[in-house]
Amino acid sequence: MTLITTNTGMTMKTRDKILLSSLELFNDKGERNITTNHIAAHLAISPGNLYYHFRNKSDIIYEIFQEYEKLVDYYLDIPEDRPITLEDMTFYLESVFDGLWSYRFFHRDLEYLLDSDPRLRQDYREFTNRCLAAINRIFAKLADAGIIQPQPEDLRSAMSLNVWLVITNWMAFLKTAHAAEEPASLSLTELKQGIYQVLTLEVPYLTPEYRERVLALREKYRPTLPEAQGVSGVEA
Amino acid sequence: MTLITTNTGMTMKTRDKILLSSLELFNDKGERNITTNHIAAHLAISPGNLYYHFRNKSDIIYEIFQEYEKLVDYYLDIPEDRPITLEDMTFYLESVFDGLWSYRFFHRDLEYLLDSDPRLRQDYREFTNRCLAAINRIFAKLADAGIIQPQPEDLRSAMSLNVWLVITNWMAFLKTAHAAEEPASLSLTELKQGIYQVLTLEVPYLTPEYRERVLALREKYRPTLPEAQGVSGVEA
DNA sequence: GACTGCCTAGAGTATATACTCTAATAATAG
DNA sequence: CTATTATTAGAGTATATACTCTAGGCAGTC
Repeated sequence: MTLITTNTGMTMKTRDKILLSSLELFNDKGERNITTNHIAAHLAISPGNLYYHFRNKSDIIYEIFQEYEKLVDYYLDIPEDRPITLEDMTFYLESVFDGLWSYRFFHRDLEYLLDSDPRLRQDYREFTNRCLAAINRIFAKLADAGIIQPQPEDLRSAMSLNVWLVITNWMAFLKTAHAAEEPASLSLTELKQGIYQVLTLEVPYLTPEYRERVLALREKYRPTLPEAQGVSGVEA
Repeated sequence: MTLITTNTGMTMKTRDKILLSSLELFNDKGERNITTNHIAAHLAISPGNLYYHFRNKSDIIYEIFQEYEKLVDYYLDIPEDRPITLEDMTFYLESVFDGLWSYRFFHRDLEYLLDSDPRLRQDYREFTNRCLAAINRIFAKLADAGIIQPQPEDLRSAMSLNVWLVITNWMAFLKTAHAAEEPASLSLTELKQGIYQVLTLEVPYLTPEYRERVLALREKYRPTLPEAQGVSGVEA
């Protein structure tokens, strides 16, 4: 068994190296552009070796998805026993966008991936529902905490869905809004402007007591330069 | 020159047949799953014939995009000389979602398409900016008409961007929210629930005079059954 | 009827993709 | 040490994909 040493001093099995490299390559070049042969070549292992560990490409993707799922589920574990704070909300937003970044290839080719793997389709559906439920619960607890005004259930559900749509589509928007290929330019700063967009959804519902604090928080994520955005300086 | 007869009694050149069939196949099966050979076979013409009319697959896609662009630009032509009405807004929303439906393959593989064709990337970027500007202008005129409360420019921009994100991601959400492959199940009704989501964004900004009318309009697009949605009946 | 310009068929091709198969090498258990 | 199991290399393959090339048909024109 070949082991490599990571920067943490831990050793890693070939199987894990495949998962790690696949994720890295998928994120960088897009799942569509990365074949199993590419992955093997990148790791300097043989195709046969790769196929010893995974039956096919779908299985690799499925396992990466399960990691992603686990990560998000872990972060979106809303406490039942105590009220929610602004710091909690910030943490949720930051975590979700970090996860989105780490597994950004996934949403890019989502429809194709779901079409090719029924397991994934089923799991992703349930994953979406859990996320929507979590967002819903966060809204409910934000209202309990007096941060936003309480809203009827159906409005809250529709709002949650909008939050989900903004979050999952933000990365794609950034990528398509860029003029050329500047991989490094998709920075953390730009990513976090997604938080600005999400908080924009909350603005009209803020209570007078918290309004200024949330607006100040939102301000921290405001797009700084008009260059990359393409929204601000737009002409008819 | 081979001509076919359409249901309008008009004749169509091979070139146009290729564009039409490509769009149909892309929408049905996804661009990724449709090769130039598939398109030729579907039309019962030879690959050589197809390549006589188009240099490559990218050129076909690029021309389809230009049709899409033209259509949306046509519908999003905001009148300068008169105030906007609720009927106008409904028309804009219906038109945009109809366009989204007719060219739905496009947003599905957007990132890959833009990566493969610099022309398309550039044009799409400008298209996005025009759409965002149009949404922005609609909001401004809705405020002028006393339908929504006026908002500062930066909030309006952020709201416009959120509207854009919801609109462009709605179809993808529907597709991924479905359990199995039921092509016919993606009905007009479900599509138009996207309008419900967009109007949800406007709800908190409605003026008292128009509030009830817009809420009633929104109600017409509300998801009727909880089955396909996956949002309503969600449990923690 | 011959010439010309558009259009079409259909065989063919270079490359890529996902994956298989066999044999050999390490690791581990007894 | 030996038997077994786990891992790996690397050549190979069936199929697909995007596209090319040559030959020819068909319509109009003189």
